[in-house]
Amino acid sequence: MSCEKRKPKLWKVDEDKILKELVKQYGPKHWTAISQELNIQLKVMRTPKQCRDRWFNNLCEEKKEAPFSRDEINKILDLQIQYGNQWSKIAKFLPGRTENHVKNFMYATIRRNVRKFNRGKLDSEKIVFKSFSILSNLEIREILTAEKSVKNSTFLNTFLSRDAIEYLKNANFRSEENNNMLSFDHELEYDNILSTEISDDLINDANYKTYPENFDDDIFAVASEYSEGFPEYTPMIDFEFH
DNA sequence: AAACCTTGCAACCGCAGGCGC
DNA sequence: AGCGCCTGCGGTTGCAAGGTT
Repeated sequence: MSCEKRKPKLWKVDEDKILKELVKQYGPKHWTAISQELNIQLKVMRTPKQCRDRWFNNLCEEKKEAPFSRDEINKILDLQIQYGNQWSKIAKFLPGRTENHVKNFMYATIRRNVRKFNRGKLDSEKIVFKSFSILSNLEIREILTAEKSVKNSTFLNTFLSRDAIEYLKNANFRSEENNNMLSFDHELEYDNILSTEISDDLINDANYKTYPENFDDDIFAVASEYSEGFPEYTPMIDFEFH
């Protein structure tokens, strides 16, 4: 097995140009033919997969350059509840945004907020992100999807309620069981969570705060309502969108 | 000013399902 | 039926730019 690090090879302007022409010619389906033709014309080595990714992630429609608006974020969160991690499905509701944009946005947002929130906290107080299932808890969801403008100091004074900590342990335990781990730069410590013994009672605890199944209302309105049940938790809705 | 850290984004990878032979 | 190829999709990684210390 090769230990060589993968190196992303950025697409050049002429590669994009030819790719566009070839997609026009063959349609956005026959990637083997497209890749062969592209490689012959430009003497490059692009696999069918690379061509497809390039097309669907960057070229297939006019890209929206503006940052995600509040409306878009709300929509993504709402659709994430409905469809789970089916980013391509979610992206269809957001004109100018591709599956890759939406996916990157969600992972980046969560990574940012996990780091911010965990800074200066004890291991037992930290959020360990292993799967999107933890977003079913409204308190955790609100923290992990906070906008960039939420200040570090806000996170410093925000702690998970007992309920949320237990929910997190349970969700991560199940995620571990499902072998569905996610990692962020190998920098997160899971040991303290994994070493915690979780009883069946805890797993079956119906008190975990989860989203209603058919969630249609404004997510932040519901967030406020739910947060009343968390006396130890300071609601942190402090978004600024530009 | 320099080193280090964070972030956004493009590209890559692995897997699963569809389809033809 | 089963094998191999192709496509689609979700998750992960590397890089570069900007920010922070």
